[in-house]
Amino acid sequence: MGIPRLLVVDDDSEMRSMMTQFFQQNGYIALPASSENEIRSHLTSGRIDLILLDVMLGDENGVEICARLRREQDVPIILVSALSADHQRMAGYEVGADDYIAKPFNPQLLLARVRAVMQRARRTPSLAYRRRTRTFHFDGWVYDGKRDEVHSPEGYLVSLSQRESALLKVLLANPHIPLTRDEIAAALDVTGETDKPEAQGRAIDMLVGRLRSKIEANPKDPQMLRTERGVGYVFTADISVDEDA
Amino acid sequence: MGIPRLLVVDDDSEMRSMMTQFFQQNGYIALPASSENEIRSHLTSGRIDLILLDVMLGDENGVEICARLRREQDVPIILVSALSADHQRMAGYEVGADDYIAKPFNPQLLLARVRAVMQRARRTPSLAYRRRTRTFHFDGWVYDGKRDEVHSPEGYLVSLSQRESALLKVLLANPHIPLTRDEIAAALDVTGETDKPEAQGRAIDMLVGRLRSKIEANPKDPQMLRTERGVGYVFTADISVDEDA
DNA sequence: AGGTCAACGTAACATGGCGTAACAAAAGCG
DNA sequence: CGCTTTTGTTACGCCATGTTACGTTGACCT
Repeated sequence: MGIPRLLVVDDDSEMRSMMTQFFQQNGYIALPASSENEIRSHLTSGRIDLILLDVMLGDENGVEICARLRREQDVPIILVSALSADHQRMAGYEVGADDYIAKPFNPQLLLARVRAVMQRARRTPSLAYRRRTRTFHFDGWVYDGKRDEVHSPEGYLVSLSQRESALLKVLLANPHIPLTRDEIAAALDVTGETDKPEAQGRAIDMLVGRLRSKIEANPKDPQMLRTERGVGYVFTADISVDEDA
Repeated sequence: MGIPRLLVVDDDSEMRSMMTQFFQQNGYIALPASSENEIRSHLTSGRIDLILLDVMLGDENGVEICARLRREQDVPIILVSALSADHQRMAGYEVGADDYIAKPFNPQLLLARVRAVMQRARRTPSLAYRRRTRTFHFDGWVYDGKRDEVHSPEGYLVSLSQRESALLKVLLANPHIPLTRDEIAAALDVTGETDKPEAQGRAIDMLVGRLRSKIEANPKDPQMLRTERGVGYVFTADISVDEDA
C-alpha cells in the first residue's frame, strides 16, 4: 500500500505547517490544504488515505464539507476542532466523520487515533475500488460475479440461473453471517422498494436447495451453504477476492 | 445485514444492564459480558459486530484483553474507561482499539461513536474474514470446529447435530470451568434476544446427554463431560489446540 | 443405617423446521 | 402461440430439538 498520505486541512498556516511537519517526521506523507476546493483537487488528482479536517475554516465549515465529501467519497475523515462540546462532536459523527478530536490535542494521541482509523479503513475498499470486477474463490470454486456461472474445483463449468447467481452474490458478501430468509429476500429484491413487511413462502428454501444441488459436493450434507435451524442460512467457506481488472 | 449486535463488557453489573438497556432502546442487540471468557464464548458461538470493553475489570485488564483479541480477531473494539489520561488512551489505541471513550460519557455521544466505528467496519470485506480454523484435540478425540463431526480416538467419524457441535464448542472454550445451564443456554442462543431470565426446561440436560452418548466411552460414567451436581456441567479434559494455517 | 428429597439421566413422545418431489405459474424465445 | 426454462407453491415426511414422565442417584438429616 505504500506510505500513508494524509491531507491536513486548516486555515491557520502555522498550524498547517506544524502538523504536516509533525506527520512527515513520523513517516507519513502530509499534504497541506485550506479549502474545500483544494481538498477536492487533491482527491481527484491523487491518492489520499485520510483527511484531517479543521472544523473552523474562516468562512467555510468543516462539518459541512465533511458531509458533502461523505456523500461522494469513502475517504476516512478526522475532524479537528476547538469546539469540544458534546453536541458539536455529535454533529461531526452525524455527518460521517470517523473521529472527532478536540484542540489542543496531544500530538502522540492524534497519531494513535490516525493509526486506529487507518487500520480500520485500510481494509475497506474505496467506492471506486468496489466498482471493479471481483473474482471470488471459495473452496476451489471460482465465481467471477459477472456471469451466471461458476467453475467447479475440477474445472467444470456450472451454469446458474440469475436468481441462483444473485443468491450466491449475497452469500459471498456476507460470509459467516447467518442470514434470515427475510434478509435474503430483501437483498435479492433489487427493487429497492422499502420492505414489504411479511409473507413469503418457501421460495428461499427452494432457491437455496437448487443452489446447493449445483455447488455442494453432497447436497444432503452441505458444507458451505449451511442451514441455521430456526434462523436462516449461512455461507461458511474461506473466501478470497481478486480485485483484478 | 441485520441488527447490529454489541457486546457490553463491564464488571459492574449495574453499569452493564444500564448500557445494554440503553442500546436496546436504540435498536441494537446488546449482550452483557463480564470476563474474557464470556467474550470468547460469545465470539465463538455467535456473531458480534462490536465490543464495548471496560478497561478496569476487577482482576482482568481490558487493554490486555483487547490486545489478545486483536491478535486473533478483527472485531471492532471500543475501550471504555475512567482512566482518561493521554498515555492511557494511547495504550488503548496502541493495542488496536478502534476508539477510546472516557467515563463518564454522554450516552448520545457514545452512540455516535459506535455508529462511526461500525460504519467503517461494516464495509470490511471478506478479505479480512479469513476464517480462523482451530483444531481441538482432547482425550484422543479430534474436532476441527468447522464441521459438525468429531473423530474418535479409534479413528471413527462421529457426526454431531449442529446443537451438539455448538455445545462442544462452548465447552472447549471453557475447559475446567463449571457452566450453569443458563450460561450454556445463553452461549448457544445466537438469537441475541437478551436474557429471557427464566424458564427453560431440561433441554440442556438432554443436549448434554446426547453429546455424551456420542463422545463418552461409557456415557453412564462420563469422564470428560461431567455433571456438577446443583451447578451445571464441566468439561474436564486436556485440550490442545492446533492453530493451523 | 435408613429415610427423604431434590437433582439428574433418559426413554418415550410431541413439535416444528426444513428438504424436496411434484406441480403450477411466469418468463423467455422462436 | 407452443415449447423451454426459471421461479414459486403445496404437500409430505424426516429428523433435530424440546418436553414430559419416571426411575435412579446422591447429599443430607436423624
